Amino acid sequence: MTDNFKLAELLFPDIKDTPDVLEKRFPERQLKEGTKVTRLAPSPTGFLHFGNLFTGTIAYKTAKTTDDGIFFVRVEDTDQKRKIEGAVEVMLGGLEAFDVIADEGVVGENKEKGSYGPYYQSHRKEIYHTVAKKLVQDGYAYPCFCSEEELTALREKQEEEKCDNKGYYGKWAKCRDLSFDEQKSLIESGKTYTLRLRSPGSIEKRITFEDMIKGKIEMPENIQDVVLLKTDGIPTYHFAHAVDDHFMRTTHVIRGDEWISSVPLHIQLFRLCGYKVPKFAHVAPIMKEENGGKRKLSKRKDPEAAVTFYQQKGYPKESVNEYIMTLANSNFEDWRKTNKDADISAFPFNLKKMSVSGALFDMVKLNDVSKNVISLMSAETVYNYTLAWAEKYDSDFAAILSRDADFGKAILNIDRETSKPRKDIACWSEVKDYVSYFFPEYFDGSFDLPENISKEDAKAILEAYLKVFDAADDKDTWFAKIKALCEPLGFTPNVKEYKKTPDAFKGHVGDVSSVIRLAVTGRKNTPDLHAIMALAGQETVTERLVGAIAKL
RNA sequence: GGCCCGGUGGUCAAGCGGUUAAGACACCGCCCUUUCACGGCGGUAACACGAGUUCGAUUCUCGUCCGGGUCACCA
Repeated sequence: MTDNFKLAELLFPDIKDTPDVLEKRFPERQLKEGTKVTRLAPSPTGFLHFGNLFTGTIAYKTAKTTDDGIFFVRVEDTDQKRKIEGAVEVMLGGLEAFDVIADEGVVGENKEKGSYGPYYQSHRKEIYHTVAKKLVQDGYAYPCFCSEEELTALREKQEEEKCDNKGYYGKWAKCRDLSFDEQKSLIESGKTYTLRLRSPGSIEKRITFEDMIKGKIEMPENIQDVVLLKTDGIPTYHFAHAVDDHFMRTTHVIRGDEWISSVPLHIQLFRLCGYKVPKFAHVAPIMKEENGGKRKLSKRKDPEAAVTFYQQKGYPKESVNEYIMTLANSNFEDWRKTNKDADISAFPFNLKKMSVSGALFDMVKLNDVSKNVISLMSAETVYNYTLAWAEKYDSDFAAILSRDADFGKAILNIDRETSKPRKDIACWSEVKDYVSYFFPEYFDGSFDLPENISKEDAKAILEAYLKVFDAADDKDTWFAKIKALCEPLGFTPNVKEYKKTPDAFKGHVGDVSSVIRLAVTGRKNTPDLHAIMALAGQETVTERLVGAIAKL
């Protein structure tokens, strides 16, 4: 038995299987030509970042635009220090809320689906150790007994010497060339150790790979003897990534571009383990503007960094998804223009059309996209969404809104379901303000007259109107009545005429309706007044007119 | 500092050696109009800089500058 084998036995006495067993347990997937298997591998921090949703959506779409494509979720919980209770539900819930739904993998707190699991890294220790043992046998891994202090000292020394290549490698790697006997006695003395890669890389050699988003990238080979297994036997990200994405048979690794600099390491790991290297696609992060510069969307500083933000504000998932697509594929908006009613899943998403550098998050654009999306929804849909949102975030409003569902739908249908629907709702939390004057709970009868209309005139208008108003009038007679009010009071029903000779009148019919609008709704601007008054009804409108007159 | 990646209007971005340098958001003006929206029309506004290569560079090469990422027993 060679020293490597003896060492492997010493390090992993309980591991009996060889990686071949794993190859059989997790066989290559039978995929159709072009089918992609992607994944999202979040660490459970209890916070779902917009960037996670973004990358997740990209991965999801990438798989879903292929025949029987598979998208799975793996939980990267190898950092025990950061473990948080209930975190998985938070992430999955956020993902699902925006239609990023896993076919396989972790589908709930401690709930898994699919035959390539376990999908919690913390449950895969044996798998990692099986591979690690083989690596030791092959001479590609060795135990390192350096303490944290020693490592810090090493770093400081390299800093002092202004070493270009910092890290644990070559002459700095003092545990690399320990003899078997030294290793054995250290282990038997109970000293803790990590398992490090014995990197066969050379700094002179360069490695090139094709990133599906960034294109061809050339970098020096990895020479670092990185830690594969921590002292507690749990793998680091790099090692887990290689093992998991191989045995879960991921075809396309889609992740944030902060990983791009470790791709040489990853490729080396895949090759050393004898795995086929997957395709990589590194997604640029969403940025935020600050002092004229760009920085990543920050969990601490930017409320919109949290996916829950969109839920709280009540942005429909359709809107957020549309916005994400406009950021992801710039041809999306053109596609949307010619496919107005198509479901977003019909869009031929293309990884290669992803932007190479990070886009600034644009709330104004999100709102615009969302207003468009909502404008196309039926009143029924808007009502249901709003109610569902309100039940969660504004129960008073929910109660009021659900008191009379038909009425609620009718007011939301004003200027909707036409060929040119209004576009003024961007999210459900805005609806309350949008419709509040319909409900006595929110209507207090106060208003400010525009400067060009005197109290006396306003009063005269309302008094005259009160006599003729009939909620049953159709729009033409309704408006004819308002027009008829004009001349006796010194206004003109003809706007053009007013514009020609403004001094000849107190105002025009627009001003007259403004006063009525103000009295009935308390606002200067509203959707179609006729529809509003017809819905509010004879009694309410009369009451409000009377109330307004009394105040003037 | 080493190694990567990037730099087209305020923002998102088309563009692959010859274009009046698209489009969308935002902004401004006009039209439509009982308000506001919607819609229509129009407008302001961009190839970071400097050298090459070329008949010709936004496009190719190099350098400079500026931004971003990464150099952990975190992912």
